[in-house]
Amino acid sequence: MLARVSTAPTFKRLPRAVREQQMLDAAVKVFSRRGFHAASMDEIAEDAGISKPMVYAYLGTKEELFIAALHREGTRMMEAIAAVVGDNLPPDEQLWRGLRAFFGFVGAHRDGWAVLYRQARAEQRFAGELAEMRSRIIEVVAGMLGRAVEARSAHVDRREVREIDLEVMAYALVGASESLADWLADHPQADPEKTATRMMNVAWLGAAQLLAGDTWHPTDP
Amino acid sequence: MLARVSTAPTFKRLPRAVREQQMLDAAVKVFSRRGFHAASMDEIAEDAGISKPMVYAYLGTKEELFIAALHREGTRMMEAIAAVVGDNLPPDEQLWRGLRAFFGFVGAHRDGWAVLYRQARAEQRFAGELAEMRSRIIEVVAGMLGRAVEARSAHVDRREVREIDLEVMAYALVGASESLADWLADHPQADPEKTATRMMNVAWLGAAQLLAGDTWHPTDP
Amino acid sequence: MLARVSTAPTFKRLPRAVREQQMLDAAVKVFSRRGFHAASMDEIAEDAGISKPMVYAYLGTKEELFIAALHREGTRMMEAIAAVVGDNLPPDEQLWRGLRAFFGFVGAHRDGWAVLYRQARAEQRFAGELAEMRSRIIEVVAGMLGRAVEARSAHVDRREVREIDLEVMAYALVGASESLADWLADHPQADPEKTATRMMNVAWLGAAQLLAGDTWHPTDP
Amino acid sequence: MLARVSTAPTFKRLPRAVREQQMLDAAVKVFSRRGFHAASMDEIAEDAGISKPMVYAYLGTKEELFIAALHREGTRMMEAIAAVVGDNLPPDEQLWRGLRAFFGFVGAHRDGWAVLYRQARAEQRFAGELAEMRSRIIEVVAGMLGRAVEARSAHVDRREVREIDLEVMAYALVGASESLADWLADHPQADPEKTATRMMNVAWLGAAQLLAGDTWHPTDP
DNA sequence: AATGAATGAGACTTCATTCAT
DNA sequence: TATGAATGAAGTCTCATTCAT
Repeated sequence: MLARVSTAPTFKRLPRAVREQQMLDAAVKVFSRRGFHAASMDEIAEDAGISKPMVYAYLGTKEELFIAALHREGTRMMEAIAAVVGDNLPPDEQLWRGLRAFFGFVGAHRDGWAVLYRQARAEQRFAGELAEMRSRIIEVVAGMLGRAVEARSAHVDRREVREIDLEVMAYALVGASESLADWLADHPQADPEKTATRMMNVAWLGAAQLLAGDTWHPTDP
Repeated sequence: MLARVSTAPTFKRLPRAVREQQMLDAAVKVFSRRGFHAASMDEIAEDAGISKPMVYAYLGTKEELFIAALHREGTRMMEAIAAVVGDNLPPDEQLWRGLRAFFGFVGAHRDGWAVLYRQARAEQRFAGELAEMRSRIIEVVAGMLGRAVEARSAHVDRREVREIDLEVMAYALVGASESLADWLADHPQADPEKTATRMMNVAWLGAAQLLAGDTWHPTDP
Repeated sequence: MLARVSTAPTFKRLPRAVREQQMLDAAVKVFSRRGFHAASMDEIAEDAGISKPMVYAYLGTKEELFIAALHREGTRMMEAIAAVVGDNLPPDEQLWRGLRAFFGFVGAHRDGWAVLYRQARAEQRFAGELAEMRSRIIEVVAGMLGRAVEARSAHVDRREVREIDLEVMAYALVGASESLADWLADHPQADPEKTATRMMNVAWLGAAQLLAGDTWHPTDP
Repeated sequence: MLARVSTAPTFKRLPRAVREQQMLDAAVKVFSRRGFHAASMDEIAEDAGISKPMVYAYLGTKEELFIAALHREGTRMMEAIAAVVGDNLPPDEQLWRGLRAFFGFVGAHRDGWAVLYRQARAEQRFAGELAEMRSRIIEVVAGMLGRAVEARSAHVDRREVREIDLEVMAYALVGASESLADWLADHPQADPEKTATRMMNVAWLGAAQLLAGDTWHPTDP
């Protein structure tokens, strides 16, 4: 009987697009495990099952590779969120779904986006890319809050909540979420769903009050 | 008999404590400007006006040096906050003062704690020190919130707000504050005091509701 | 019977000779612009509008490619000079025409022969090709000078001017011309024709004396 | 009997100035042997009996190291020439001594200056340093020729030989000498003294005629 | 015939860290 | 005490060159 000696497809000479994804997968993995600096291009290349020069040829510099990885993960997250946030739902429902998707995503990719994002914040060279990502998020969140305002605007003086306030609130919300995402990443046992609920509580109860025109003021100037 | 021929005053022989502070000053400056990795011991030594081996003799490894710097700055910030938060003030007043002090400190030492802290979060090796610092912060904030709870605990089931909740809330609060601090840095025209007020609004109104036992729940499980 | 279904004209299937010239054009251009080492086969291939393996298939190694390019340019220059130097003209007229042609060629092909030649001189591996080229040049120049000698040889002991002297003189002449070519390049206002005249002055007046048997000797041995 | 186990001075921790010279010696040697590109910093360091980082610490980049080596050798050559060219000698004597010193130096350091110089000419990045070196030489030579003119200016219209002519002649002379130096470097058997005489013949006889007001002109424009 | 895909080898450069004075 | 001198170890990046389609 003739043994089928080897029909194992020698996985070589793949089309560019495929290889790029493999590389990004490896990059995300290694950057997360080691951190930007400790990660070596050697390890990334090896992990991708490819030689180093290919990495440079396709994705460029270590810095560019990191940005590409960060970008892909960020986009995936945004898409995951966008997919669940319907356009015509009530604001609190939108916020809740968004938060749940966010924490779910972070929890599911504990060594993906969250870690890369944290790395990026530590290095000035990624400030540009970060700012861009953040502005995309802020835009979404501020939009969400804006629609919430309008929904209540019947009995609230709309002028009380100007655009800048929305932006600031969005910043605070995003910051809080990032921080909780960190916490989540650091606590493998923790439940993303519950974390989302906690965040929602802080965010929505506060926001609801604010949007209702109720504000806090320092007593003594 | 041997005469001590020369007791010429050895020029710059400062006491150890002073030298260490100089080194830490330099370390904070350089680590902030360059980031942990890009910072070189050479630059730090030069900036401190001292030779490299001295730095090693006094503060040890680069890693240890970073930790020492982080520690000192963190302590300073904590003290700045603790100094304004009286023990016997009403909770909202405490929170307000704390936030104001925090934003003031971060704004005034833009190249101090905040930057180091961010660096530290990106590198796993600082996890230990970070955890310690964090627990100190969380302790303060959670304590603040805790006392607020007690103040209202007459009609609220205390079990609703467990320790972990406090920790999470503290996290969210700190994250939001950091985020707004960033926003502040990006908007030079903005008023720190006003930003603190905005933060207080989000935090307190939300917290007040929560502490009052009012919670938000998902409608569909 | 199988019909040859498709004889669709394969688009860019140029004859080998043409392709080779295109490659050499690109090689000359890139080698001149970047220098031998800094030039990359990638750039050359791209500039020739062809893929890298083709370059290797047609002209071989980078080293061989450089030699081929150098060779072609050198030949072109030699032909340009030979074309204007008639066989039956008086020696000074020959020299003058030769110099004018040389400066004209170098000036017109500033990114051609001169640059390649200089590159070649710097690398030991091109010594062989260089020697060959040089001997061709020297042959022409020395031949010119030699005929001049014969023209005057009635009253001069021919043994005074041996072959080696001619070679050395030719060297000096070529070197001086190269140097003036550089000077010309650095002084855009200068007139090539005038520069050629200056060179001719130095060369011919000196040569004339020498050829007339007039030589300079050190006073003290 | 007690053997002197080892009093061999461990040649370590030398003062900076000494080490720098050792490194430059090694650099000159290796750059000459291999050429700029083929030379590796590893080999240079090893040849200098020192570790690579020291080379970088003291002399900087490979490029800078090359320039430093070229500069030192060039300066040495200039000094060797200046040492023999007296200020008050007749011009032809000055020129002769200068040329003799020049070719003597080149001949004696066949893998020193000449090779480095040749390398430098091939790479655009050294154009700056080269230009500087050349201008120093041109200045000296042009000065020499200028004094020669003055010495004869009694019966020659001084206006015939303007400054620019001197510069051009100097260029031609220097170029011719460089070229002969190359020839010398390539012919180990050749005698520097004789080469100098040859150069002097071409240069002086031509120059003498020119300076005497005798010029060559094209017959047909 | 022609090319996209792939790689092995090696270069420069930079630091944290420690002797030996 | 204080420091100039020294190094081992890595890391990024670039190319010439060749398969396999």
